[in-house]
Amino acid sequence: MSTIRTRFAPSPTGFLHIGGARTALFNWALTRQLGGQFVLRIEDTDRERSTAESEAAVLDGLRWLGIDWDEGPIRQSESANRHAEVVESLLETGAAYRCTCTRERLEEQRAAELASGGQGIYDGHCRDLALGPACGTHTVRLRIDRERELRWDDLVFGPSGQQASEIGDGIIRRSDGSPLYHLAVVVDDLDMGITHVIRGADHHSNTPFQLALYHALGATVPTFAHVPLIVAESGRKLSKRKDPVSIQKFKSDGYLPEAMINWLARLGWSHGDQEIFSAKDLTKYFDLEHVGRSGAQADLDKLDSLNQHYLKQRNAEDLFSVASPFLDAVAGEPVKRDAGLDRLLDLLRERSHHLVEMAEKARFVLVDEIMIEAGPAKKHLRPVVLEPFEALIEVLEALDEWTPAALESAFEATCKAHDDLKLGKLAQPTRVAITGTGASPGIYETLEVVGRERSLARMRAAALLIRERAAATP
RNA sequence: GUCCCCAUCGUCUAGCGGUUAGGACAUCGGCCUUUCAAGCCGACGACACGGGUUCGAUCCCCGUUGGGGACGCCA
Repeated sequence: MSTIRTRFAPSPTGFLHIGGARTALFNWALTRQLGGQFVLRIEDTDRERSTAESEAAVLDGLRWLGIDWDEGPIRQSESANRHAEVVESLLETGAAYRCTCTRERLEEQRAAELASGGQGIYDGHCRDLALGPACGTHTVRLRIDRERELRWDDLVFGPSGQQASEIGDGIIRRSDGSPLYHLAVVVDDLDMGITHVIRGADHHSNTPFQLALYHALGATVPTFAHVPLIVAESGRKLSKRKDPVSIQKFKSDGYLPEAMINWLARLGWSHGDQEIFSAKDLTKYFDLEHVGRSGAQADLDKLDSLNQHYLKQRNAEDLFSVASPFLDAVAGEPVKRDAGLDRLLDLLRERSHHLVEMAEKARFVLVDEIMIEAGPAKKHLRPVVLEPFEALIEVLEALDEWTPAALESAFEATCKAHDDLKLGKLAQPTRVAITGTGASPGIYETLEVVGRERSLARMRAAALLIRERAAATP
């Protein structure tokens, strides 16, 4: 079986974008499944916008997601000589020509053609001028054979392409001698032996021009697969400003890499009714045939749901390791792992969508000084509960062991002793007293993780509060 | 504007001529219950429109509408 070679070719001009991450994921999953090689190539031909920080961010993002590559990162700028050489040979064979049109002329011509209902493509002014190297400042354009059909069978979109006459003679070398993207990708994909080009659908309409380049080079055309874009609400283009698009941002917001992988995979791809996929599953099931053809809106609610799912899947050690920085941030100091903390995280993970939320919910254990929220205090720390509440404190103080079972019987006994008081009448004030909020895990578990001394201290403080309140409002 | 592409519940999607149009997320309701969750059960909810083709169209063809992409000496 012949092996496939694929590549992910991000331009290092920002962070790893969810669209890019998904493209990388699809390339990776397919390649791993077929036992091919996956190459990482940094498209840094845009010198002005490319930065080393961006490149590092892209690499970091991929690593965090668990997407590994077999070769690279190879920087496109490193093959500048090769690109120059190819342009020269194209010039020699007449497949390309020099163009001395000024930007002003080009602009005017484009505007004029657009105005007359045309397509705004280059009019071929210099096409047959046979300009030599000494023609002065010039660009190099590809001579498109206008009779040709530039078509291919896209693995996602099916039969695609258009008449060569509908596209113009594009520039392949700038007047400063540097190559343009189209030339660079084609040459690099060729040199790297890429068999399958899987990329964003924004390149779909660029493909005919690249096809013409392959033809001019007398090369075999790779297989193309264009993956639809991830779009924002109402089908709009994702905006870096308005929408959460950076993988790093998701990471710092407390999302797990396995949830991101699963979410991204199901955004535009399906495998029957299955919703849960590990990276490993993807290397088994992923296929281009089931990649949809329409743009997909990023559904953050679904990500939340998946993230919680994976939060629940983690074992205690892995859960702690990933939650740790978030816990430290809330505590204001390094939080150590112990049995009690494991217990807490276990209780909290079915109540949290992401780690930021989880750490926030853990606050009442992580800090000594809790703040009691006004609403819940007003509702549950009322004078009417003072008597049974203080009785409860006494019972708890006398408790032999601080376990959920022992606490439960203490609560029940106290209720019974007070006219069969409903459990909630005692549980809610206690909850507010020791967590500062009206919502927490089960009251016995909550008391357990806060610990005996801290719990009792907080309850006494709350009792005092109730007394003050009773005194203030006769 | 020109070219290319897309179109199933609010969202992600299954479907590949005959289905009560399925699942997931979200929403709503119930159960459970000391709160919040989780879990379980249930409800709501879609084939954009108009023509064909066909015994029969969500599915095939054409058009309309809507949306997106590309038209750079960006990638």
